[in-house]
Amino acid sequence: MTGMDTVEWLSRHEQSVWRSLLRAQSRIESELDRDLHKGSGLSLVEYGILVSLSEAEGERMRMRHLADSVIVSKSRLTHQITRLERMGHVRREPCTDDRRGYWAVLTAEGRAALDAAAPGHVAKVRERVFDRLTPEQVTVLGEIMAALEEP
Amino acid sequence: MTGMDTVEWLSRHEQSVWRSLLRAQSRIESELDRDLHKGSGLSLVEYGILVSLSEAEGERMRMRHLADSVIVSKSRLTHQITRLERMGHVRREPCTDDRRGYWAVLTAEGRAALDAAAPGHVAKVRERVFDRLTPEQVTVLGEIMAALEEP
DNA sequence: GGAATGTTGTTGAATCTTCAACCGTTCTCG
DNA sequence: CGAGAACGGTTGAAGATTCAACAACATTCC
Repeated sequence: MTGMDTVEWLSRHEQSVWRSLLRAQSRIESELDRDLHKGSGLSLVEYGILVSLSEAEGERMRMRHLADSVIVSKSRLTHQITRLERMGHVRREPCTDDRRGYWAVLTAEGRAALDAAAPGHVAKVRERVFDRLTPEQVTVLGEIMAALEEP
Repeated sequence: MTGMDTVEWLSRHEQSVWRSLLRAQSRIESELDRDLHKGSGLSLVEYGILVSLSEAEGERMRMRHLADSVIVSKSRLTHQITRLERMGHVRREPCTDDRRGYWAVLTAEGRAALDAAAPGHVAKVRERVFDRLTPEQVTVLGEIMAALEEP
């Protein structure tokens, strides 16, 4: 089916690392998401979108670029931005120089929601991740994740 | 609101590590999920469930324990098992010694589906993760994830 | 025994995500 | 120029997830 005759299985050690990784990933994400949502009504993805917008020139981004930046499909971003628009955090503006495109623009309310959510969220990230690691581990983690994040 | 006066923000370096981590996480998960699904019709969570069952005594687990083991809510597991049951990969059996409970039992078809899916999936994990890291990095990653996975 | 309390697991509705099809615009290139 | 390919974004329906409420059984403790 796959064209492979033999499979190189994971070693015992690799397997245990891999499973730790999966559990850690899933715990971190669900805890952060739960707390963020409880504290601010935002999901992690929504928070990420607002962060991206807030750091962009003019607090605005093209849909495509925004989708890439938060690693989400075009379609999902469309729906998500529609919801954020309904919440008043974002507004759509047609793009003048490319008539296919739209800008997603951070509104004042969106900026306020982000500012309100950030402290608690950052505190959780610190507590859930950085407080558990030594500075050396953080450095190595950075190197590892840099290697893993590329396409 | 949170009772905190000042926030300890992330340092520049911590922030960059954190964002790498988020991107790596989301890339790895979505790629593995996509490939697994394409190759076997299973989602990552379904695959995880089948793996857990396959390693359990009698290839069966109580719902509660299974939910904890794959880190998913009871409710989500119920729906998920219903789907897996519909696919023929799992069957439910009432628990004899605790009449509230059910066993989720791996069927022969489920075992076969898992065996068929595993080689390709493992190959992807290797390619997407372990091949990019030195043995030392893998070891440190294991230590880090061990620290991060606990509750 | 039996009332409170805690567990297990399910349900259904609301919400969110995915997937494939689609429309209009821009780009490419003979 | 103009036909076709590629891009940017949306749509709607199907499928998955969450959330709060619930039913059934088990445990505790008087």
